[in-house]
Amino acid sequence: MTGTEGHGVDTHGSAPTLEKVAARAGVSRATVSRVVNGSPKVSDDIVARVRAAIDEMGYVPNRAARSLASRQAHAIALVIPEDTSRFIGDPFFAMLIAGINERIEDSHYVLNLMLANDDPSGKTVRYLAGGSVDGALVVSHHEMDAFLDALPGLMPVVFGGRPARSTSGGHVVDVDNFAGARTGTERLIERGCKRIATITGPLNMPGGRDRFSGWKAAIRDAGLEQGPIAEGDFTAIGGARAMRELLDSSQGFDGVFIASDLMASGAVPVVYERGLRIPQDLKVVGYDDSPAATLVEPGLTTVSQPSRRMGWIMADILLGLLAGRDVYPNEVILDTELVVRETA
Amino acid sequence: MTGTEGHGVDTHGSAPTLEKVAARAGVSRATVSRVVNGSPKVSDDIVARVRAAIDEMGYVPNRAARSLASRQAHAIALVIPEDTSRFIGDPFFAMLIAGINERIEDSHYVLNLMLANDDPSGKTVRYLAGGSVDGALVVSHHEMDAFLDALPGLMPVVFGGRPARSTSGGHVVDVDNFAGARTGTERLIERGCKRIATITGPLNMPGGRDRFSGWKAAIRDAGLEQGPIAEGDFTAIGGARAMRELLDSSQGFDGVFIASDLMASGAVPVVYERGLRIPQDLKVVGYDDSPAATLVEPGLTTVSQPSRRMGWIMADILLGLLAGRDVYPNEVILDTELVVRETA
DNA sequence: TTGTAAGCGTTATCAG
DNA sequence: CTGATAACGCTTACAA
Repeated sequence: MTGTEGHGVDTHGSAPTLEKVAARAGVSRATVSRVVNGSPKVSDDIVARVRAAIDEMGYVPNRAARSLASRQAHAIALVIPEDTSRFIGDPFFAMLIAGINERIEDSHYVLNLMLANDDPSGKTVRYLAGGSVDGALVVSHHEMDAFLDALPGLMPVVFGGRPARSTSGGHVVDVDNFAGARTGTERLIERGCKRIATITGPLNMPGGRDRFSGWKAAIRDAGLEQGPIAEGDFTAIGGARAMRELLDSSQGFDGVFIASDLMASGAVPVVYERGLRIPQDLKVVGYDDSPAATLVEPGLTTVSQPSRRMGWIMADILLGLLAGRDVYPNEVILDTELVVRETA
Repeated sequence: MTGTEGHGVDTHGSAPTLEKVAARAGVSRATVSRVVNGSPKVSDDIVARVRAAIDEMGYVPNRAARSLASRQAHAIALVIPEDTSRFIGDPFFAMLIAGINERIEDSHYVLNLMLANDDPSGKTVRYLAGGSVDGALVVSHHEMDAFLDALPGLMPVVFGGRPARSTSGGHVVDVDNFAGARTGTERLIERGCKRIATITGPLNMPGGRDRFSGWKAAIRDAGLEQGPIAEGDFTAIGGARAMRELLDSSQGFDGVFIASDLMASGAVPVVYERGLRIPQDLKVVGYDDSPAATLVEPGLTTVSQPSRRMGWIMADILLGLLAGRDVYPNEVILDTELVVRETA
């Protein structure tokens, strides 16, 4: 029954066009176009007639033709300059995409996904420059790659996470890592911890550094002394190693702020190994509110980054820009939120 | 130097067109088009001249115009009919996307991402039907939604995971859930387990059912008796609940096959709660080889699904179809692989 | 091998 | 409020 056609190129029996709908409704092509685009100056009865024709014929506007004529692609690109393994391992991206999708869903824009580890051929930029998209969302945890420097000159761009390179145009949406870390550490203080250690992220990353500073600030402001410090690498294994380091340091501590849940998920079992109880003997606060936070037993108190909302806002800014509105400040900093579970 | 224009709609100084390149190279528009599209019947010197002009002017073909004329969108859609929370929680999607991206990267197609929880307005289908994409990749863990039934009639479609509804056309790439579950269970048997329990996935999902069958088959083939059975829901919480059920069932068991790592990550802590040791008292095998598998302590022995490769192959099939080739069988079944860690 | 010219389906600018 | 009529930038027979 099926299978012999091989609809490689052409559509089934050619979809209805504006022209045909116009003929059916007994009006001009232009009028149908107006109706389709919701122009206010069309008489009600004609609108009704055209609508009817459209429904009956199952008319769908042709994107390509529309783009060509209007010089708008009605598409935006999501550029993620990360290698795929990173993209896979970090739930941040999925949340971000979900947020972006939520905002874009009920616009008439579509999302082009471009995972571009590096750009040897310049394909990505060339594509973007080809007018196939009206704007771009660029996200990455680490430094923005050079090949994207030209982008803000070509079209509206919104960066997710402050780019390490000079922004040179484009809006930025970022999370307040400093404040988040401070809040997390303050939770430990409120719960009565007197000596608080930390497992930091890599200190050569903006996020890692800012969280470390937040920890220090909270401790200073509370008039406490810093507990032991170990540098981690945002991985579970690294977290375990760092926790061993901390426990071996012979400096006692009753609370620890760990700069990522993934690291915490590696660190917590180490604590048990040593026969300590959480939260009775040691209170723990993580960072990210990643799925790992609920996998840890007991549930990890952590600092939630609004990754999803970040995506939503990035899309909202870009869509606004494309509509000619520019209501957001050039740099939007999102607040984090403390998620209290059982470890602190 | 920059910043004052506000490129709301129009491009900078209008990008060069075929026409202009033609003028510059002293040939006709058609010839430039041929060169751009790599037609073999253009003399070498003209090719060179045109190429030079293209480079000098930085010409990039306009997608919309090209699509309009050639009736090909050079885009494919990735349709994920899941609600966003699911999309976020399940690393499967990220892996799949990575695989798809790898295949598509060096084609000249772009990927349109469509997360479509449900389709009340029919927006998704209407979009797809509008000729904006040449083909579609459809993935979901659960039953394909009705609103996608029409798709294979409109364009080439490749499903990821056997759709629960009638396939009615379209290729399918799936993982051998049955064999995977059997292999995982066999591992428990080899390790000396005599009475093996299972936490199943939802039994109204093909994947859940097939894994359950695989477990049963392995046990039957080994001449053992089935241990207790609890139905889970592919979530960590559900896994914990199911494990309690199992442990409360007063039926002893020394091994358990858990149909997803996420469930296992919830179930394992429950085992410790009851004072049992893994793997000494109870051996555990999970399924998915998701990141959760390495977060669990000790490392979870599990069955790896080639999600990434699945994405790659899906894209490869679709691209082939679009190029007029149809070399894959209608249904491609991928093998799973046992990943041995510490729990069994 | 190269050029000419007719679309592709919309939008947008004019008149009416 | 409605209708002609140009574009939009490219592909593709058909000629030359």
